[in-house]
Amino acid sequence: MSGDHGERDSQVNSGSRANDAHKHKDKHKEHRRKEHKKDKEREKAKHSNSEHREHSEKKHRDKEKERLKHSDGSVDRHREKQKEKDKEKRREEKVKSSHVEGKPKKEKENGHAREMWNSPSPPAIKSEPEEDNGLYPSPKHNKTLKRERDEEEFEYKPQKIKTENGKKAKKRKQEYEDEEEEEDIKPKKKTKDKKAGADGKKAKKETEEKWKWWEEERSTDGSKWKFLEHKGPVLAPPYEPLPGHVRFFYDGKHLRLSAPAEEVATFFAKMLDHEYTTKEMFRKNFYKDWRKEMTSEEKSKITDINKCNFTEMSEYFKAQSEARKQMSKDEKLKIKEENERILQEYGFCVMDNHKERIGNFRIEPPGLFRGRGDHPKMGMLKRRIRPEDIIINCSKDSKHPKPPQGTRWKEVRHDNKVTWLVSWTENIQGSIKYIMLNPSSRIKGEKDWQKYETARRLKKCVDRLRAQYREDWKSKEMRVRQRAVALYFIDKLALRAGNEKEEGETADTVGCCSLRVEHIKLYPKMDDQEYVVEFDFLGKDSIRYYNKMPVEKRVFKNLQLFLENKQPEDDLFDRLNTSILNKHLQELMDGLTAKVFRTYNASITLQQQLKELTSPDESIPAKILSYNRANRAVAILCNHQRAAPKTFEKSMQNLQTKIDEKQKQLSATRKQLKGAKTEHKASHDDRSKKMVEVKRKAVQRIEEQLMKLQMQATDREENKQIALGTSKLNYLDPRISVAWVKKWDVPMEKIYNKTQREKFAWAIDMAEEDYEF
DNA sequence: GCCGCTACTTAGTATTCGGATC
DNA sequence: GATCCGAATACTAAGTAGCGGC
Repeated sequence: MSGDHGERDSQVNSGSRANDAHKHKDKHKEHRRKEHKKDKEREKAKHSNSEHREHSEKKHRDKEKERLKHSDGSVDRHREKQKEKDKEKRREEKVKSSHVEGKPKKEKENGHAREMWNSPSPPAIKSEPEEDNGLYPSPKHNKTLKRERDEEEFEYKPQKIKTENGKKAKKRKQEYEDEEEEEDIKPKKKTKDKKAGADGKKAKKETEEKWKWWEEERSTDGSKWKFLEHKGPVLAPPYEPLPGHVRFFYDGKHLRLSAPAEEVATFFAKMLDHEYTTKEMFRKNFYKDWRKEMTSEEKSKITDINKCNFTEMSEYFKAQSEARKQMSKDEKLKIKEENERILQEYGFCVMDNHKERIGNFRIEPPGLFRGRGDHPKMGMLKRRIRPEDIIINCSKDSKHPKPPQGTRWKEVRHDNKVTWLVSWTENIQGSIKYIMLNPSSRIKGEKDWQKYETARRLKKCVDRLRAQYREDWKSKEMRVRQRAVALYFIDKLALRAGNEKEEGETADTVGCCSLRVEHIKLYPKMDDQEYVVEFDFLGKDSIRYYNKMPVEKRVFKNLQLFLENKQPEDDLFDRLNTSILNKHLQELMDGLTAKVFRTYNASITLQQQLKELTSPDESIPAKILSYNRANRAVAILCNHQRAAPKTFEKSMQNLQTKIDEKQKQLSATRKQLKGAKTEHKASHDDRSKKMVEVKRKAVQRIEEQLMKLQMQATDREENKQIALGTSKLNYLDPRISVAWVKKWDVPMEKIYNKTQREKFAWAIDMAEEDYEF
């Protein structure tokens, strides 16, 4: 790294004025500027909403970092509340002319700049592989590319294949073949069941009965299936009017509502205890849509939502739900059986000669839209979906699902280039909703497998890519620099790509490419660190991302440049969007998109953490704790948060009580052991000898139980506000976990529950203990 | 190159289930 | 048998990304 680029940076990029911004981005700008004031207010509200969560999130991140003994504990997450408040104040102040707090002195890019992959990146756990190859030899890489197939062994026989015409078909075919070439797995013949652990028999049964689609060849003509038959969706039950004694009051007076108006009112009443119904936006949207369902008489009478009293309705529903809980065993069993019958009838389809489980076979019932975060459409009426709204997708030669009597489907089509069975357009955003197969299905599993293979290919070339974007930081072209810095963030911080969103249609959330000036702050010096970037924005689901990261000087200088002459509401990367970025990534590696980095970094982190944290000698519970910690490291990297369970404090207390009791029991048993030893010393007889042995074993057993409880408590505490599920299900190559389980003889069901074992059956079957991501 | 549309994955929360405990 | 509570499952919103048309 040479030091002469700092000045050149600003010269080269003096063209980086806001008026140079991309056309498509300009379009939004003016509007945004106008909205900015409003936004600020909203932001404030949002932040205060998420503050409690963020605070403990930080606490947890800190804890995690400390635990992982990161080499540099410098990443400050502002643990103290006071600091939080200060920050809030700062945010309230208008971001003034510069977002750079204090001008950076001209310094040489020298030893101050950290070695990139040793730098403390906030999820402190993230460390990078140093080498493309070598460090992570993949023993399977050189094995046969093709899947093994034994047609006699498996019942799968493709039905009549509808051929695809023209160029598209050829193109698709080519793509598919290319994918096949990329694949570098040779599935192993059979999972060793002996290590399946405690319920080994059950696990064995599970695998034996399952169709091993991963041992068969994939279709190469671009079609997703050859034959598809299903029974269609389960529609929402019709509205049942309230009994006469349940009343609605307006302005203190009883008002009988028409059925359509009453139905919408019940949606609101059912949510009365929820915070949603106190939100102005929610009430406004609800009221507007409710009026559309009212008769003209109702419309003239009901003019103010604040005069509406839904309490009796709400009480009625609460009583009903209570009554459901109080039902007799028989009644409950009846309901269960009926549900099971519906599941059996509608919950499965036949796809290419195999019965497959459907993921969601029920049409979403009507209700009030519950957007996440500060959603402008919250409270709007989600209307009832009728058969006339529904498109059915199935084979021409299958038995088509029948619509309810007297109705018809919107359309029945036979498109085997898609995986969905049923679709409809919802009225809130106008987006299409689908009924698709369960994650355990072939069609989902193959895609999942492919996803991890792409991530593994990234592993092979990530060093080249990193070198490239580092080089691009120095580019003469602004767009190249922006692209390179954005990619650095995506790689280093596992940020999402950040597609553009239509304003006013959804909550104001961002990802990497859509970051705005107001979302970052630059600190040339902070505490003992240089070139610190502070990120503070709302990401997917309006989950706050807050982080501070020291970056290399060149990144810092570039960021300063990107911020020049911009307003807080302007795009940080005004020459970049996800489409541009992904096009670039595609050129670097076939199939590479921004989200592959998240998969790659998550999986590689798990693998590294497992290597680091697992001690061969520790007990099974300790190993499980290590696994969960590795999983947690990934969840933190990906910013997967959850609201602390409502019962958290109580459940921790309960566990602590158990621990205390166990400790008492332990010391009592130890005393008994001591007594037994003394007695044995005196008498030297067999009976006393036996007693010593018995007590010794008891002490040992209680010690183990205590340790297990302590592990559980630690795990639970560390997990308070971190959601492990999302990363486990979507980002972590299951073969890493499977290999780990097999290597250390940990029962599979301690890591994956039944559903997860079904989803990852392919990985459980094919990965051996030597698997390397 | 932009835009709208479509298909699919990823996400957090609400509800239900089922085993442990009283 | 009732109650409690954590785990599993259901639900559906909110992302990513590709494609085709203009």
